[in-house]
Amino acid sequence: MQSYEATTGADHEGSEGLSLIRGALMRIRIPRQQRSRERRLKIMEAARDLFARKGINGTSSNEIARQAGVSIGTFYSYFENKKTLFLEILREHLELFVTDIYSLQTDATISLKDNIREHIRKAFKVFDLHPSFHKEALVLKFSDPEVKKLFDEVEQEQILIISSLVEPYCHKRKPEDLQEVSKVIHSSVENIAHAVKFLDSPMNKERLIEELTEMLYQYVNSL
Amino acid sequence: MQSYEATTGADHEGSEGLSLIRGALMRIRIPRQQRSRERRLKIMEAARDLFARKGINGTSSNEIARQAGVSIGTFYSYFENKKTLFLEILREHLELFVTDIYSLQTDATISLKDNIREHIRKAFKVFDLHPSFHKEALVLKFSDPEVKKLFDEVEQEQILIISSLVEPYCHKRKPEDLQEVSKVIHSSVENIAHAVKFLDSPMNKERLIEELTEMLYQYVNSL
Amino acid sequence: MQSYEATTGADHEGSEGLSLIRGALMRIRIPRQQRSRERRLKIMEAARDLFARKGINGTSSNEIARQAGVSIGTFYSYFENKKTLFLEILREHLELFVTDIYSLQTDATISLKDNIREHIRKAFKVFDLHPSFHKEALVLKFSDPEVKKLFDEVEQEQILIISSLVEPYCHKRKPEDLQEVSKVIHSSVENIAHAVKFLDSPMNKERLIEELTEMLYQYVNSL
Amino acid sequence: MQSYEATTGADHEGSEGLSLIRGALMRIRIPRQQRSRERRLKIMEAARDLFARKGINGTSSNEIARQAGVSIGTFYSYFENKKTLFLEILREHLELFVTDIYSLQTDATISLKDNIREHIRKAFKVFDLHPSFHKEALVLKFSDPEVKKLFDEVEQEQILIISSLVEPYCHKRKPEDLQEVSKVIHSSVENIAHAVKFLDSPMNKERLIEELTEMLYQYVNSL
DNA sequence: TATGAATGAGCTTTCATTCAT
DNA sequence: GATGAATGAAAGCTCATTCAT
Repeated sequence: MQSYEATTGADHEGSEGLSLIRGALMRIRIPRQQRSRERRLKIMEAARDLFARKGINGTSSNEIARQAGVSIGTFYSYFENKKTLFLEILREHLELFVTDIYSLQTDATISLKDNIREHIRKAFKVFDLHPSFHKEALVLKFSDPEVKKLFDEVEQEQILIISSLVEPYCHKRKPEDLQEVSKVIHSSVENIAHAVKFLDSPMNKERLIEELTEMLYQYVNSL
Repeated sequence: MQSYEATTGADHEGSEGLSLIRGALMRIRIPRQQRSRERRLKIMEAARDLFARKGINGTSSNEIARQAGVSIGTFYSYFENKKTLFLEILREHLELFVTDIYSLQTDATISLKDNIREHIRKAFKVFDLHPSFHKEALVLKFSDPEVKKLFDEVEQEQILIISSLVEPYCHKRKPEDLQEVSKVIHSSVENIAHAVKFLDSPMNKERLIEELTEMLYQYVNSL
Repeated sequence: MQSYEATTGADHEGSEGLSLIRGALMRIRIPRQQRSRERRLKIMEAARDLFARKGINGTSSNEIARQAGVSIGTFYSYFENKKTLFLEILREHLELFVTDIYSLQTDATISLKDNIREHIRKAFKVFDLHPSFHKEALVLKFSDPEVKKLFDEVEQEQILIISSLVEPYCHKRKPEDLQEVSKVIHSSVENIAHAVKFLDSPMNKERLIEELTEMLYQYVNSL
Repeated sequence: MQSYEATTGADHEGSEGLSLIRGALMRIRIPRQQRSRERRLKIMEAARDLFARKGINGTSSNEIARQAGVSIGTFYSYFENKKTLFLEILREHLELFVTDIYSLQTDATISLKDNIREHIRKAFKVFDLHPSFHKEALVLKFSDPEVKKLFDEVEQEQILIISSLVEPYCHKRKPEDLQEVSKVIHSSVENIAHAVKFLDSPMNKERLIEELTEMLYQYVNSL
């Protein structure tokens, strides 16, 4: 795999199969020593920075190793390959993502609309963690099944949270619809967040948030 | 350009673009003959298929040429390079995209909600054109400025259409807010469309459309 | 032959052999019509310009044809290949070269030293004809046997002229030495001419000519 | 750089050179180990041979690697590119060139003419080092600015030596003329050396040396 | 005769990955 | 465990030349 193929996964060339996994378990060191852990983290940090700055395909394994101050051999003793490394970084990144949004709690002292607005602002904030890296990762959500899976898991958790937040307002709707209701809400927030954070659109960002708030408010009110 | 770098554009090397100016008009054949046109189209078709199936980086120029049944030399006499070819295909693809959605007209004989539902269905349909290719292209929207520009142009046109559709219902809102209102609507539809068309989520798709319809209906009603 | 190989001729890859010549006689048109002649000249002119500006390897056949306003097919019906074309241009160029220097005649009304100085100045002037092209050609004198042969023929003629000029002053030397005497003179003039015309050396050019004059004057006086 | 363009430098495209700055120190291996050094030398040797036999443009990187018994990857880990390699070889070659001629010392026990003859013979000998390679390099002196620069540096050193040799005989001439005097001498020797060593002219070589000696003798005597 | 579309061998260069030390 | 020299498949692209029209 010369370049991290941006692809759907339909019928691409080489899917390695299980042998790699078996081999991996034998080859890849699971660091227990202090120094090992540090090295691992150093590599991941270097990689995240480079991925963010130069893209995944634009960053070579050798470059990552050099930046991390280890040899390429060491790199490959800690990570099966570049993609595995990327997935690991992404996994960690997304965990923080969820951890953060998990804290979403309805504030009973303010109005529903204000609550929604605050939730949106909070949701937007997560993108500030490693925005460039997140954007790079997003690129692969559409192309790499494994990346998509990671994102989906996070999304599922986020949707669950949204469900629990929305449920109290759900009067007319059937409980089994909550899943789709939450998905629609999640989707709207996510896309506007991308627009605001990544896709430097010429829109007025505050106004966008206000309209999104309004739309969700009307929607939640109608449930 | 070894691989079509999927990257943010932060501080990557430097894509010239001047080559296009220097020799394109002289080197690149502009086909006027029947057979030439056919060949060009054949290459574009082959490329679109391969891009859709294997991704842009996963598809080599030689592969495209082979698939199209022409030599690599012929390939390069019709297209400056792989990226140019991709952009051309995308441009054409997105044109159909707009052409199609342009026909959106409010049907006075049915209710607002039914109208919205129909608009959504219609908007979703465009993704059936070359879904895999569209998805591949989407990947690059986040990483390539030129790709983003093409997408943005289309989006702007679509937002204009949405504006004109929504305007009659806009009573309390100021006219200058229409831009953001439409963006929020567009965003929601687009993201749910992706979920339905690309990201094989386990959701009930009909229910998603129904909820999206409901949300937009409530929103438009409140404008 | 992708690029005009700069080589000694020792044991390079492909020496085509005679078959090409036989084929050439059949394929290459010898233009007798007015229009044909014009086209030939047009191609040669375009080629000389491009060779001078961009080098031989830097100029493609297609470019020459385009510049000359003919099709590449026509190009190859007039010239066997790029190298043949180059040799033809060089031949013509060198002919003017000789024609010009042929007029060298000793002026009895001025001193020997002045005569020598004038001869040197005249010899230098020939390089002003198509200096850039000449320089390009010179490059190949060292690498291409055929080019070398053309240059050698011209040199032989020039040496003959020098011989006839020098002979009257040759008192102590044996007549059969005249060949080497003239070669040494020719050599000195040529090399200083290159230095003055092509190799923008930081030397004072008038002073160089003066010293060369002095050296040759002393030499001729001692013959 | 597809082919090492043999060209004047008038208004050619544009060789960056910055790549050397950007990543060379990081990408290019500086060999310290015994084995590394050997490999580097092996590549250089293979390259010099091939350049001499087939020219620079006639020799591909892959060919050099193959001949040196290393992979193409190894080749590119030791040398930025073909041109850099060539320049390195040339630099080394020219250093020997100067080192050798540096030893030129006037022998007080023999006559001036004998001294000159010996100097000439010695100067001629340097060309025996790697004559074919030297000739190839010479080709590029006229076309490549960097090559020219290397040659010019050597020439300047040689002219300095000639100056110091000639100075004691310089009675009538002004000291500031020494530069041009030496250049004229250097030029004559160099050009005759080329004629004798490279351009298999039909002249009697010993006689040529004798005449050159005579000319320089007369010249030096008149200074 | 003239055309110019078409060919494809061949070039330079990159980089993920291995493995002897 | 760590190293980094070595590998070589594979990519993008050029251009001299041919040949059907």
